[in-house]
Amino acid sequence: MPIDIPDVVIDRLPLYYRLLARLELEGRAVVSSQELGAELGVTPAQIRKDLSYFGRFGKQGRGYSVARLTEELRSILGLDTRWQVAVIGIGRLGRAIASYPGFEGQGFDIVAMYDANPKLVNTDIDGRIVRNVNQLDADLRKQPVDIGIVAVPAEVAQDVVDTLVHAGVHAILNYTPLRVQVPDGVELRHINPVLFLQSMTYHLKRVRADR
Amino acid sequence: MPIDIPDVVIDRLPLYYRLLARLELEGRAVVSSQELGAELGVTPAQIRKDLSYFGRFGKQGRGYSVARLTEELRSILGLDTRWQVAVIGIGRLGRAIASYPGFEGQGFDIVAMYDANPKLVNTDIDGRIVRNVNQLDADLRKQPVDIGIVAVPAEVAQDVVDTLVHAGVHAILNYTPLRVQVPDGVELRHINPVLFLQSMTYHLKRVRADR
DNA sequence: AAGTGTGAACAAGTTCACAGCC
DNA sequence: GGCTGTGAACTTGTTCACACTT
Repeated sequence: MPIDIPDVVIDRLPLYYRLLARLELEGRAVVSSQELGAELGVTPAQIRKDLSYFGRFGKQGRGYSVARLTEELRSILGLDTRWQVAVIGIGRLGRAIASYPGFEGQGFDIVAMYDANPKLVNTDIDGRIVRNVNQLDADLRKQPVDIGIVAVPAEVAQDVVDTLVHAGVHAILNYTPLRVQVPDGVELRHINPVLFLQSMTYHLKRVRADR
Repeated sequence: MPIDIPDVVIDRLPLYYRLLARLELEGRAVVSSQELGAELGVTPAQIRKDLSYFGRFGKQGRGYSVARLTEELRSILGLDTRWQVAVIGIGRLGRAIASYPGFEGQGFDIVAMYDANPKLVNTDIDGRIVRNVNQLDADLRKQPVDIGIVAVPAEVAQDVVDTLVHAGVHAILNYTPLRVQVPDGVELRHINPVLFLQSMTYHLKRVRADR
């Protein structure tokens, strides 16, 4: 079934899923692509086409069963199982990440935390003990994780990523401003607020000029 | 000059800028699109075409002057001035954002911080006093900011965004998991790690299936 | 010889529009 | 009558390839 689906499509599915999960909670039984699109700022055709890559989930003249479609997306995205996450780098940012309630609620379990600072190692953060990052490789081989979240200083980011990849981690969320490299087959996402700010200032400059 | 440049192009410029700034620090005089592309994982043609929207900055047979191109990009992106930023919501995440050193270093000054929690209001965080969010509108009219960073609970995110927009803020960086709405002419970026995780699990599921 | 700048060719992604079904 | 699913038309974005400059 997963033949050749564009990445842009995959990236939109979590958006659809989140809205549907909300509608399900609100008790909605049926929803049209029209309505989903209006809520998300996407065209109805786009939603129908995206979903059609995975099957025929709708009923003509009616729309989509909210319960059914939510369930399908959960399964497609793999959100019907829990995923093990390690956070590496427990500075201010890493701590904010580690205690962000949105992860556990969505099936992502932070099962391990690592730092290089001896003052932090073995301390307790939200009920978990911080491990020494030099144990990372050995730990992962005993107790693998699915996803690594990297929030270390930029200088060591590539090293940490290499260790993760080498130990078999296939998905990395990088909060570092460094553009790290991973081999094919490893999923990588960058979160860098500065890049967002810098593209917004481009537009701000023109807004200003208009006055 | 700013006629009709695709947004994807604008979004890549900060990436180019960051690499060039680094090369400049390292003392490099000249660089080719070839080399930039290799470093960034982008085709050389892409880089040349992107830059060509803004002018002819290179020299045939030589490449680009690092100093010149850095300077041009700084000017195009508006990074030759400082930008005033307000952070709204000083929970764990907001605090991590407010004290993230990467902002000030890139010309973004966090000039104001807001929260609704009376226990936090008037306390000092990194040398700045947290203001009551109910003062936000009045404050902005006296002392405008260019960019608002929103890290409040999802329930009040749209309200805060509306206040910002209403008070003339044209760029908003939203850390909230809610997809807020803004009128045309306001730049909006979302940072939502959960959406990234959820698209990565799609791929992880197939990796697993391969074994 | 090396490398830019760019129209033209190509690829990817989006929207249209309508047949088909509920 | 209303709404899905989907080829076809279109739009947007990327890469090619080469004339031109240093």
